[in-house]
Amino acid sequence: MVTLSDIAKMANVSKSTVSRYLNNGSISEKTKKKLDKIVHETGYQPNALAQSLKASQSNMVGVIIPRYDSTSTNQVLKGIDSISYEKNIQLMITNTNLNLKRTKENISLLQRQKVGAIILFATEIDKELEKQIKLSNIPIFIIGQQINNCPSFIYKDYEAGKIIAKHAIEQGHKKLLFVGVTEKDYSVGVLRKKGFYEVAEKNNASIEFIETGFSRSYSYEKSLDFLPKIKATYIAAATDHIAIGISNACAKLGISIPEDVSLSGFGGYSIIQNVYPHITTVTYPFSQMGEIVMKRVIQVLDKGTENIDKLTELQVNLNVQGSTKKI
Amino acid sequence: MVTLSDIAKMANVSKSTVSRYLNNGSISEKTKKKLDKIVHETGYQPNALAQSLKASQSNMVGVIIPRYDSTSTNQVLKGIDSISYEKNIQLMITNTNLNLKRTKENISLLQRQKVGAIILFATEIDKELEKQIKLSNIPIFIIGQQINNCPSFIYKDYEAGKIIAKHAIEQGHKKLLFVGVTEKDYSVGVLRKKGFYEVAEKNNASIEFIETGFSRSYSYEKSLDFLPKIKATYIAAATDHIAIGISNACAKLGISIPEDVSLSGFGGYSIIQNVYPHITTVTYPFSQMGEIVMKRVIQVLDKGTENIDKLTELQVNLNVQGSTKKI
DNA sequence: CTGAAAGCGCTAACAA
DNA sequence: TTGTTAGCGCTTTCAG
Repeated sequence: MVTLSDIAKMANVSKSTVSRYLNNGSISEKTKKKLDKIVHETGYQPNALAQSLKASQSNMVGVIIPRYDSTSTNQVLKGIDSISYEKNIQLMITNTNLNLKRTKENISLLQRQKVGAIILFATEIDKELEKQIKLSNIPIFIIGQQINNCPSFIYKDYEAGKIIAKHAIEQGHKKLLFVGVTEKDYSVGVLRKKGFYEVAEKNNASIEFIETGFSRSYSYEKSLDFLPKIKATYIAAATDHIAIGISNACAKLGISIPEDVSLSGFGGYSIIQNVYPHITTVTYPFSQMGEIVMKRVIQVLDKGTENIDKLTELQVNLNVQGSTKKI
Repeated sequence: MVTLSDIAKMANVSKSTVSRYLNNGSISEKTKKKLDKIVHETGYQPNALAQSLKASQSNMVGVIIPRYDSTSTNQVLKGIDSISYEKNIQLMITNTNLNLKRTKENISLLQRQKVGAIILFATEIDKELEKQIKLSNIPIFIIGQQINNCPSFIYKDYEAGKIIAKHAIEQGHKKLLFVGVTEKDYSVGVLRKKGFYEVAEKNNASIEFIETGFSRSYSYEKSLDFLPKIKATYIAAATDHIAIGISNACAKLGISIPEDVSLSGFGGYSIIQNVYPHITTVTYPFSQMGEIVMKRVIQVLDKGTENIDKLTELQVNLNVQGSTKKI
């Protein structure tokens, strides 16, 4: 492996001169040319570890994701990536596999790697993790949940629930069904439902509630069961995945959407285009979320952690497609 | 930031003693206890950069992916991750955004980070990239394409094509349609088609061919056009995404699957469960691919690059679902 | 414009 | 078992 030292020897200059050459320090035209040649011929590449050690910080930003196949996470990643690439910041992506222990391990790992900041896609957060986050000497940015005094970035889930209920009401529906998930999940299980109920009740609609899981397949099975028994003319599923499970079950049972029943989701995942009719949903600005977070990270990297907003809420939008209709 | 030096001072021992303590060297029970306490109280974490610099290699493995939202890539990543986590190897995932230039940059970047090996999800490979790969002092493992003298891992796409054609023939179909992609893509555009044609022709089936793109939406639009005009009783789409586009178009046009026409894909993505009926496909062992590659990487990390297989081909399997039927 | 020297935090001979 | 010393590859004063 060719090092800066080797280059210096070959060029008969000192290491500092080579270092200056690499880092745009002042250097004579003559030595510059000499070094140009040698560096090119040897294919020399500076050792990033040594650079970072010297600087006591790497130029990386750590990102902790819950799993590789989350549609929303990947959209956010895309946004993060677009900004970080532009700004020449390297990402170090680590996976927790939805495991709380691995989340903690990954934070520690990234700290040991001296990343400049950490972006954490939050799922479960317990007391210990919260403490770890608060004690971190490296700034940690939370996506999807809110922690006091930490820069947190969330979506307006409560609003989203209201938006869907409003849509149902405006379409003339009075008998509603909300297919939700466990209240352990605050954003999806609590906020969306709460917003939905509030608007629905205010408009004197009747609401049934059924709890299911996050997976399409589980929702599908469950739907085969409950669909024949419900009275609702409008089904609001708590996620697009759940909506697709329901949609599949409807197809199986010969229930047609939106003629027999209207159906909507939350998320705006592109997979909702994979079922026909496409599903009405509330679109979340995932990729924009990534861009916003990364810009904030860069700001902190440049100017320090002062005056940083602790909470950023992103707006969501109704996207009406073929699965809902007026009655 | 607390360093090993600090710990040494606080404990009144030398740095090497602390280092030994951390790395399971022999140490007296007494100093061990003393250090236990101090390390715990200070929350000391070794600087990974310094460790890696010293070792002239980090304990990381670099992974270069084409994009964040590729279903197959994410499945493979899952397999890679399961093994690397088990073996305590940290992954450094970098994205190329399907950009050849970024692919080259990422290789260079990972080399500068002194990763132990690089796993490259290959898309486009030009002469320059091939040269870069061959000259790399760090072993590079290629997934999805074959490069001479580099450990390459591919799927049996040619076989896959034959399997699908055989299935169609066995179901009694004689009028076939292959909806493919550009031949620039060797695996999908050439091999799958070639295998399909070979078996079909041997069995005197007639074959129509239509070229489309990789995206579901483009295939959907295109299908609206060609579906009314075709004579085939069996449509073989070159990917699951294309198959879903076709399936959606059929729904739109009132063509029912599999009564009016049989339809199959390639890939085995879980999204084929999102349309009803589920689509017959050839399942690719994505996550197994990841495990196999990572195991090979570890082998090389442990024992060096000798005697390593240059080519590994993974078997694929027919998965018959509701979208194809006997006539 | 250039070089000598110190040091980032850690590990690993080698001696004691 | 422990300490001393040197050095991984780089950057950055400080002199010259």
